[in-house]
Amino acid sequence: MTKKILVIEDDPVILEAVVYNLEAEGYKVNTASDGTDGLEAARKLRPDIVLLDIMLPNMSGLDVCRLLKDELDQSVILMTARDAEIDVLNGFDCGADDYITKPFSMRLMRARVNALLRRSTKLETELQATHEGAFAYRVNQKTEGTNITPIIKADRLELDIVAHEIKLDGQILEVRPREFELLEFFMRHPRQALSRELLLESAWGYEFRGDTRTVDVHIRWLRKKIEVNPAIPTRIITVRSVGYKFIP
Amino acid sequence: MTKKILVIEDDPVILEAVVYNLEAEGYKVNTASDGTDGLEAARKLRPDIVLLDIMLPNMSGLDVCRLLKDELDQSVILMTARDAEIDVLNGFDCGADDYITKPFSMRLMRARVNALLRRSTKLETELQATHEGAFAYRVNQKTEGTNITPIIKADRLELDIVAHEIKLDGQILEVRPREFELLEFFMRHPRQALSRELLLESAWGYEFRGDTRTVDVHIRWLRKKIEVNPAIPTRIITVRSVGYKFIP
DNA sequence: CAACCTTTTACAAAACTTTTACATTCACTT
DNA sequence: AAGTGAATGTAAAAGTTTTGTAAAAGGTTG
Repeated sequence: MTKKILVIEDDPVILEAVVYNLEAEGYKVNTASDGTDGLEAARKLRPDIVLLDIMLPNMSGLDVCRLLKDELDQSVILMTARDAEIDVLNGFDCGADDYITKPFSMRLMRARVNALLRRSTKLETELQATHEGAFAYRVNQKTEGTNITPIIKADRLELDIVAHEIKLDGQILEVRPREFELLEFFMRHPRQALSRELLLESAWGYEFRGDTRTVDVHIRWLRKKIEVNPAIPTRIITVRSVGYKFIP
Repeated sequence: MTKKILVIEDDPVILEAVVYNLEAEGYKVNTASDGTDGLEAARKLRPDIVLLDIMLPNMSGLDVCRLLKDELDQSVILMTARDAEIDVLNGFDCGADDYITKPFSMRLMRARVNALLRRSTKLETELQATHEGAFAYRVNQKTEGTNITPIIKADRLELDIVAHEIKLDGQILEVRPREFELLEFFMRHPRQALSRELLLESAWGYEFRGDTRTVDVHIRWLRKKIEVNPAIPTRIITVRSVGYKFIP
């Protein structure tokens, strides 16, 4: 089915460009030009993704974002002007899934939208995201000094999708591609017991076929990297005969 | 007063046709056939509209457009030859007021020019009326359109779009056209993991088609030029299974 | 066509993933 | 409380993929 995208943006020039591009990409696009309208539209349309400007008339994009996350567990990509608004964001948790900084190229925008859509569709089919999961999303902009913008924060872990890097206590953690995907999935679904089958299908994209110890091995490696004592794990806990769960 | 129009286009056939038509319409027309000349001409002549081809020798039309917008707040209509969407949309991205896709009819071209001229003259008179209005317009143009700086600095690198040159520690770095575009894109998107696909599409203008090592090879050359030790890169870092990212 | 730029190719090197084999732990039975 | 089988932990080997690199081949441009 064609995906629906809602764009909430008050500048008609940007709006038009974004809409044009998304439609060219084959999406069904709706628009709103202020916060309240946008929120209402999202409630009614239930789009697959909301592209949301931060600076909006009526209601701050941040508030809209929070409501969207809380109420509808909505996938959200924020659009922010580089310097001015990132500071505004600082310290606020609104739960966005990704962000783009203005001025952005349309290609980049499309790439981000497609990527998020891939991620969230994958999840949707495998698992009903719980409300608990939704609440664990955190946006925390700017770690001192740097320009890095972490997206998902859990405990002392920070996962930045744009930079594709994970930090533990502010230190970059060297992780391999599969570990990254696995940890990302865990962080997006904290406190949930996740079966090996689900993990394989979500972080690997496999069709699950019979027995394999692959997941266990990767869990081991992740534990080595993020647990204080890998032998006594406190973050990635095994749920015997079920799978594993991540505790922030 | 008769309006001045500057046409920047390297194809003499198209150029002649456009000029002929605009003059028939009663405009004063000047021409330039590459990016740097065009920019200079615009600075000197202060035309009412610049008709700008995207594919230009010397400097990408997009950069010219950004500079025109940024520096002179110039009205710009883009003429795009490359396959529609790619450039049309980047056109918005660079703040152009309108665009025409080649091949276009002369009537269409005249219509667009006339329309934009009407729009911007109206704006001008409004601006003179209220000071407040003028301010709002400016702010809008700058923040929403683009706020591209003609010189991008990152660490010891300095990229001067106007001069179309890159300096490393103040020393001019000899780079080839594609390397320039690639590095420019990197510098515009620091700290972001960028896929080969995105890079190809952005710095090359390709539609991505299957497997290719082209990006890797160019990365290698860039590394040879800007890394202290190309074997242990610290500026262009590979993000395994994703692409590369630039660290200022 | 000569100089220069870009893409392709082929192979090497590095990094990553899966499998395998065995050890350990756990839940449960006796 | 020890024994048992199933599930998980662990390390290392084996296998696969991705990236680095140089050089050849292919294109452009003046």
